Amino acid sequence: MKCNNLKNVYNTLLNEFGHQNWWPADTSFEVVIGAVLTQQTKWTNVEQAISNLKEHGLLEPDTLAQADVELIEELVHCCGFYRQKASRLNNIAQYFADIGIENVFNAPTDKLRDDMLSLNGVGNETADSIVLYAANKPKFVIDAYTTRIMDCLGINGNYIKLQELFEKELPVNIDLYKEYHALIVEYAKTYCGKKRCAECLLISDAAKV
DNA sequence: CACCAGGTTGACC
DNA sequence: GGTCAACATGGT
Repeated sequence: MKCNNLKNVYNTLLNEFGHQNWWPADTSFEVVIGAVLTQQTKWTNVEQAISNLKEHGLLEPDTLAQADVELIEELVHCCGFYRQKASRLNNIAQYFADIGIENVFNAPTDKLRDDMLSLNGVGNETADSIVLYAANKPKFVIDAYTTRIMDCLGINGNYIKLQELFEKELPVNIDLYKEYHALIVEYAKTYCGKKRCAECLLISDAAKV
């Protein structure tokens, strides 16, 4: 796999867009909920759903675990896939309530990642988002935008391959990981269409340095 | 009206 | 290992 200057790409994005300060949430459990709700969904809809859950006092493992799934469905309806998401959130909350949120997050990074992956509705990206933004541990989050952009640079690989590349090229730094992923999302939303990446010049130029 | 959004799952090859 | 339909609402 070619060695590109991912650090320079980061600096270019940061210079262009400024700090994104992800993840917006009051508590770490809210990050977990948001990570599931935002799957294939715009963040504005997630904000609405989180606000609904908050009004009903359901942003805690215990209460969410005990809430009726039908009520959760209503509250997260605006996020789409609302039946799966409601059921999965209920189940995930049960897990956190059983183990204890502190105990869950105190696990070593790799174990925590595996623990999250074992939950229904939590795949690679959601697991890593939880590890990085909720538990505050160093794991680089890959998403469809990242994959698309790397593809534009002639670098292809599956989720794990790309993640290994970023983690190998970059210093292990939680804040850098957090900011970088957020910047990629911001950049891609603004400049990079789904099919074509002709507008990806900002990144491709930075990668050549 | 078509397309996409800070994906995941289970079935299949 | 990879591919693909299902899952579903809301905004442009």
